[in-house]
Order: sequence, then structure tokens, then C-alpha cells
Amino acid sequence: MKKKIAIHWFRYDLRIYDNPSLNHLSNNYDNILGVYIFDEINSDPKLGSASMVWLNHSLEYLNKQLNGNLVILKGDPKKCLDELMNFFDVQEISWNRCYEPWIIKRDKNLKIYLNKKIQVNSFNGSLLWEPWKILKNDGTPYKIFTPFFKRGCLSASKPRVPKSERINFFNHNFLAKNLSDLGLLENKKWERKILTDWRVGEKNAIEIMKSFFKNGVKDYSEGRNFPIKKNVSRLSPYIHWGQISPHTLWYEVNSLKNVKHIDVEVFKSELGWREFAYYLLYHFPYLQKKNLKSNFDNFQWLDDESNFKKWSKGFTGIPIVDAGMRELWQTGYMHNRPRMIVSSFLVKNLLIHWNRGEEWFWDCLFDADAASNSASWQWVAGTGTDSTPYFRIFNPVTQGKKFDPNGEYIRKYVPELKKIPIKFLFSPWECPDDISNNINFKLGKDYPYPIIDLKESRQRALSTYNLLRQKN
DNA sequence: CCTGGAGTTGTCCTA
DNA sequence: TTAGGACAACTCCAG
Repeated sequence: MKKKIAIHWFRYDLRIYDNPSLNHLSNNYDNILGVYIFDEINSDPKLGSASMVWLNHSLEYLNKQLNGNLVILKGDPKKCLDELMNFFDVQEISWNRCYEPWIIKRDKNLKIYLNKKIQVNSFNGSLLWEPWKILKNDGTPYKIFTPFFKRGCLSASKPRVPKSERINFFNHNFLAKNLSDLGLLENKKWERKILTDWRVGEKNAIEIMKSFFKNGVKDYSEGRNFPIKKNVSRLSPYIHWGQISPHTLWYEVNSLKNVKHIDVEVFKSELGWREFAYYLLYHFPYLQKKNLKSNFDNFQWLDDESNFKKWSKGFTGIPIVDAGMRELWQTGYMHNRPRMIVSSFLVKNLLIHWNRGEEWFWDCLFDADAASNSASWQWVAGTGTDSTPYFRIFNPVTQGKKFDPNGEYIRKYVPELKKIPIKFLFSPWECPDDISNNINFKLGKDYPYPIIDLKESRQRALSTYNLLRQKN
């Protein structure tokens, strides 16, 4: 006799608390089977290296939460689910929606296929507002953040209030894959090292949130600009993988006492930016690869592999840029301020296509997210609709002095500059010989000469942009 | 259809 | 030393 069960298909919702699909099933079924399917067949793009590491440990954690009852599978979800339906008496399959174009396409077809045999339901687990519900009065989507968020989101109905039901996960005897069969880890030293700063999993996300709301959120609106300060939540990987829902964060931050209004509002608007990125990806699915502003299709990018390599590994000779890129490589994360600095440097000073930066971030970030990553790169490059004016080019020396005034961030990630006096830390090429000699530091040997002249490359970026304007 | 105000995150020069 | 304006022009959005 087959066991009667309902299936919850875990995707970017690797949590138990405030999981709408799980809550729905728990109201209707006694035995819920939790399933994860590693789908390399339909995925576009493939998961990045850092994402695979995070996923591996997240699944391990989730499986423990389910007392070892998470069914781990690999392959085409259609086949995997068919297999489960043959083995069990499956009453219903449900999941929480994803918004990546390839997943929408896959799930749409799958739903049609499964609906012929079984009840299928999908829920909103990861967005405060469904992208198709926020539109202008004329029925078309917003393209500018501020009206999207203030007028669109904030005047729409309030986000779902987080809640949790008691879930009975089914103690199954199905022979599934082992986590190691997914081949997510290559057992590289790098994989272990980047995780040293992180504790993966739902309970840890809750703990980090609590600690951030107790301390870090105070002065968030200002402090978030300084990479060395503890004023950012570092929750982005957990939010991306659904280990904490934006709904939980939204209502928690709203309920805080003794926190300034501005800090609460700015934190909420950051959640709003995440919404906006998904919104753009939903309405403009080509966002990941193609310029939103099509006139940029004629822009004269430079194809400079050597400079790209130096940038990616953090050897540009510009300290704040290298610090950011090395933080990324070493920790699977980069603070928001250096993200802007390094991307402006790649796109404007080096004139390398934002696609290259987007791909590198995709590979290296724990929070690599198709929506936020591409929307942000387009913003920096000025190719998005809601974009920075092209003349707004970050000066990495000025930015360093302003946002890392004591040089702690630079010295942490670029230790070869440790002894350089603060006056020259942001531009070591200006350090006089007698000082360099004193500390036994030699530019070109201990640390590279800058790969590009900042002033000249700024001018070059501006004139390349002017060229584009004349063409159009 | 027309109009006017606004658009996450900056830099540089000048007075 | 510091504050203010220039830096582009265009599209978006709401009234």
C-alpha cells in the first residue's frame, strides 16, 4: 500500500518558518515530503562556484532540520517528480515561486504537465509584492525606483504577515541521492576558507537578524556606507536562498523601538531595491544580458583580458579596488560601498563591459542573485533605465579616504600595504621614495603600479560616452 | 496631449 | 577651507 503524502518542493526557500507552501500543505495533510531537486538541465546560467558551496551546506543543514528526511534529487524535475509519484501516493505538490526567467518557463510547463494528474499549487514566498501587481495607472510597469517603491509598493496592500504552522515531515523510506552525489563541492581549499566567516542555515539567519536589529541597525543610514563598520546586516545570502524571508525582516524592523525613523526607512528601502530588481527581471527578462537602454548597444567597450584578470583577483594597484575584490574572493561577499567602487572602476575606468563584472560576481558571491546582480551592474554602468548619470564616475582614492578613513578595510585585505602611512595608503604611487625605503616597500614589487591613470581614464570614459551620444 | 519636476549612492573647479 | 554650481540630456511619471 502506497503512503499518502503531499510534496513540498524546496527551491529558493530553504526554511521552515514563514514558508507559505509548507503552511498551506500542513493545513491539509499529515505527511509532508520535503524535496530538493538540483536541476542542471534547465538552469541558465549554471550556479556559480560560491553558490554551490552555500547550497551544499544549506542542504545539509535543512536535512538536519527535517531529521534526515529531505529527499535530495538531481536532474530534470519532471522526471524526479514522476519518480516520486510512482513511489508514493502523492496527493498534492506545491512550491514557492521563483522569478528567474528560466525557472518561470520551466515551472509553467511543469505545472501544465502535473496538473493533468494531480493538484498543484504555488505561492509567493520571497517577494513582498508580486511584480505583476505593481503597475502604473496606465497599466505598464514602473522603470524608476522611487515612484515604484513609494507610489507603487507602499500604497499597495501590505505584505503578507509572516507565520508558521506545525509541519509534519514524512519519515520516508525512499532511496534518494546523497548530498555528495550532487557534486556541489570540489573539495578545494578555497571552498573551506570562504566559509570561515559564515554560519549557513535558517536558525543562524534569525540570529544574525536579531543581533543586527539590536546593534547594527542603529545609524544604518549613515554607517552602511563604511565597509569596516558593523552597520550592514550581511543577510543577503540568506535572503537569496530563502533562509529568511523579506517578510520577516519587514515586520521585525517595523516593530523596533529606539531606532531612528530614518534608519528603519533606509533599511526598508534596501528591501525595496531587491523587490525592484526582481520586478525589472520579471518585466524585462533580458535584463541579465542586454542593456535596458538599447542605445548603449553601440558603446565602445574595451576587450582587455589582462586588465580584467588583474581586476578580478585584486591586483589593479588601486588599494580600495583591490581590497574589495579580495574581500569577494576570500569571503564570498563584498560590502555595498566597495561593490560600487570596484564596478565603477571596471566599467568606467577600464571600459570593460558590465557583463564581465556581472559574470565574475555571479561566480564569487554567496548572495549571487540573477535579479539584484544584473540590475545593479546595469545601474552602475548607466545602461539601466533608472541609472546613474554617466558623468558620475567614482574616484577610488577619494572614496577610500571618505569611507575607509583609517584605512582599516584596505589594510585588512591588502596586507602588503600595512606599513604605508595613511596619507599615501589610498594612492601608494604617490608615496615618496624616502618613506618607501624606510618601510622597505617597493612599488612594482610588493604591490603593483596602478594599471591605469585615474584622471586620464576618467576623461576617456567621458569622451567615449560623448561619442555614443553623438552617434544616437 | 501637455507640462514641470525629478531621478540611491559623485567629482571637480571655482570663488 | 568650504560651499555651490556645472557636469547632459533624456525619460519617466503624475497631475
